[in-house]
Amino acid sequence: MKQATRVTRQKEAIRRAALASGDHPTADMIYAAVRRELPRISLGTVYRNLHRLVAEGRISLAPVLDDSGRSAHFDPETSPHDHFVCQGCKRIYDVARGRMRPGDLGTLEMQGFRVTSHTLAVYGFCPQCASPRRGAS
Amino acid sequence: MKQATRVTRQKEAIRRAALASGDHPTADMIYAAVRRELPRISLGTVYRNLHRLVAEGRISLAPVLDDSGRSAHFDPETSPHDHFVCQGCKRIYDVARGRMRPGDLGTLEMQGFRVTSHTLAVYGFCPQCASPRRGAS
DNA sequence: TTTGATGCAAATCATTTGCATGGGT
DNA sequence: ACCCATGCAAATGATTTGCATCAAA
Repeated sequence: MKQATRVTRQKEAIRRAALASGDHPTADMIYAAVRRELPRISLGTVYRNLHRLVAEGRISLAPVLDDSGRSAHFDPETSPHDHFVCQGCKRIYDVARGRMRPGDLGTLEMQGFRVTSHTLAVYGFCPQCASPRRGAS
Repeated sequence: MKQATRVTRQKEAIRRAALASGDHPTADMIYAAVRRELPRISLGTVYRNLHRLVAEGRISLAPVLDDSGRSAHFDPETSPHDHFVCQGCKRIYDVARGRMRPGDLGTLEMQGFRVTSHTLAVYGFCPQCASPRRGAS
């Protein structure tokens, strides 16, 4: 986690747009939003800054697959939490960690959410990769 | 869930390749494998059949993001289960449902897996989309 | 015979990158 | 001033699609 990354007008506008979206915007949603403030900004700059912001831990990448799985969704919330993906409106909801867990999704259903499936993805190092050398990360 | 989809040499070969991989192959891993049996098969045919097989419930799409999140991973296992993604070798392990759950990933760690993070994604319909009309699909 | 499936190539879409110039520090 | 960041456009990579032909049913 190094720094040396500069504070530019466009990076801050991108961060602000992600925050303001109150949602889980894709790169071109951010592009469209920031464009209203900085009409000359390029998509490349949006992508580059989105990656820098993630690297700096100022935003995160939502670990969810949208309907097509084609575009990445960014998430202004950086603390650990889970997600509910609506198959109707495609909206992605943040769900406080612990508010639900596999095998006990009742809390959500009690709130009017209809759950059709869920999946847990765990990240880390498998036995073979964990022992020889601690992953650099 | 309609049918009317034909049984072709290439679709069956693709299904067999997904099964034989014993892993979570991407479209072009399947393409490479099937090519040994059907040298003239095209990538387009591989993609079309992979989608048909998923629609028919004969294989599934692994709901995990690989390192780059660029390509889709298919999974020959169609029953509900979770995943462990190794950040070292990038391998994706199937994990029996219930074998682990958020907040209690001890079972995996006891087996030598080192867990760095996890995420739960729940799919369904949000209150607004659930009430007006029961989602079609 | 009928009509969905195939091979091929061109088309899309999302994302990345090379390069000359601009702007933080 | 130094050098990273930007805008622009071309390049990639994955996946999709139009179309004439082929092969299941």
